[in-house]
Amino acid sequence: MTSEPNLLAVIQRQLGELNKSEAKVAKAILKAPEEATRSSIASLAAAAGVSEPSVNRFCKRFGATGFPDFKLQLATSLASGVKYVSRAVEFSDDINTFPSKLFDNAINALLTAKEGLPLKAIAQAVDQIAQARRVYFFGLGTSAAVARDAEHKFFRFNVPVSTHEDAMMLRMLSASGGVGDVFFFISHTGRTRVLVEAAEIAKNTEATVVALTHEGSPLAAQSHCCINVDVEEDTDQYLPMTSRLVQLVILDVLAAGVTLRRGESFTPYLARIKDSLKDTRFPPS
Amino acid sequence: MTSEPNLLAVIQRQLGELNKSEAKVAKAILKAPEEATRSSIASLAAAAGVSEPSVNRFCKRFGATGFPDFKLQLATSLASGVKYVSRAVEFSDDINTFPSKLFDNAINALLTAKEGLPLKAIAQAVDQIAQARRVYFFGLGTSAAVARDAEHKFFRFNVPVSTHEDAMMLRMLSASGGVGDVFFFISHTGRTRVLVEAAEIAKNTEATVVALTHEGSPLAAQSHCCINVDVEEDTDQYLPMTSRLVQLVILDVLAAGVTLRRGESFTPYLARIKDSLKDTRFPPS
DNA sequence: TCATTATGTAGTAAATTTACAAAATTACAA
DNA sequence: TTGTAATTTTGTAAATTTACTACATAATGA
Repeated sequence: MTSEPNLLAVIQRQLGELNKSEAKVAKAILKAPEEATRSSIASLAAAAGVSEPSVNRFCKRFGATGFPDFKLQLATSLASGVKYVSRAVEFSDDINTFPSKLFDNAINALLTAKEGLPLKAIAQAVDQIAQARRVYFFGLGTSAAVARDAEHKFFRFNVPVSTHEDAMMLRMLSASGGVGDVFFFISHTGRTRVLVEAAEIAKNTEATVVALTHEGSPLAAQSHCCINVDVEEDTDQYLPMTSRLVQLVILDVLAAGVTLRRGESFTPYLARIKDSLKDTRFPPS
Repeated sequence: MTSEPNLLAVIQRQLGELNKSEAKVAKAILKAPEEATRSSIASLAAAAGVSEPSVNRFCKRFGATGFPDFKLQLATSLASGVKYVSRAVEFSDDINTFPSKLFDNAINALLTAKEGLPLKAIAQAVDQIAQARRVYFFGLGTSAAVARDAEHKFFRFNVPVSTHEDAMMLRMLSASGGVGDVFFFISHTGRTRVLVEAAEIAKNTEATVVALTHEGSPLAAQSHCCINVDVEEDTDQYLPMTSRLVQLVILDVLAAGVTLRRGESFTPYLARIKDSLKDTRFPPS
């Protein structure tokens, strides 16, 4: 099982360090990757203008056991990545192109995040939340919406939760932390002053500070447990588009983790909550 | 190029109509699909307890030109297929399995949504929002977080936006609608009474009603323009997990659409907003 | 010029496909 | 039922294609 997410990108990156004939093979593959997965070593060699062993050596250089294995990896890589290359929306885009681009970027971000999930930190956070007597979700800006979503979700799991956006409330609540309180900070940048300061205050109490943010950020430094979200937000410089999606799914993971911890006996509780909403809705036709 | 999304599902479905030996091959493949993509025709034949030509015939029956082509299709299907089969989290899952499942489901939902994007409705909605003198985002429950996210995003694009959750406010604001007002309703079910009623009120004014919800729902019926979100939420009966992600990305699409409509001259404005946030953050190290 | 690396040639081994024959199944009539 | 012919299914063996290895030659660099 190969762990490399995108074979084409790897080939592209290594292009400079290749021999002449290996480079020829690389170019031929990059030019028509789909076709390469379907051709024999002979036809690919012909297309690249090299000998068959050169193609074979090329394959081995990229970690495959041989040509067929390489083709398999290439096919897998082509299929799995939407394109695995997030493309920015251009002003020349129209309605037929930019929606798919944004979806591709979102999918790409989730795929990448899935590869490098910080399972240890997630398990820790689940532990903390499952035992907590109270959980606060703090986030500002875009992350406020994420915090809100989390509040809504965990509330259903009978975890006493609350969300706040007021800077003063954040500080006061943080200062009031005690054993069994979990302060859960959500931030894309991990540099929002108000949040970092609140986290620092909370950390000086008996409470637990969990951060869903970029590792190595000031916010991460003020937390007992940091769940790393490392999405390159190169696509759009002005708004966190994809990172919040990853944050949301990670919160789903945490919620699922807490539920699993509760065990099967807990499901009736969920059903009861669901029932309580019945009268607020029109019945299905 | 095969259009069939999931080869394994096709094999499973046809199991009954196969010959004895073909069925043996099918079972062997279904039992260990990953392995099948890596094995030779000889080893697969041995594993299934049939002859090599039987395997070959099996492959051709499923539209492949031969065994290698079949392996390729299978590998492709598996790579993209992780996502095309949403799997529910079980109580037997542990930290190593359920996080990926949830990510797969999320990715799956986005992939599916991407296939059937209601581009016409999206274009319409972009038109309306771009021209609007005011946009209201209304959502309750989980969709409140989505509405909040949208408010935050569109605000940056200099669209006068607001969000509300109070049922009374919803009705009053809806009644106050006039030409140039856009009421944007977000709902997973499309059956939330408060929202549907507010939409009905708004529709009786000069304002435009846009709905991000399930087509054919009561809410959709009360809107001028419905952006269909059709995610099967079979994975988790208790909480909308994946549909809200799709909603969020569609709102990104709308925001991008509005920005593109504004043209390149608009980017300095975004830069200015971004700058205004600078002092609230710790500088990058 | 020598050492080293890169590339190709030719032969070999392996895998896949085809052609054909044997076996099994089915249909039908006695 | 039972036997027989037609049909389908399955396997054997040969042919063909494909991929790999060992070795030789060419190119490169010290």
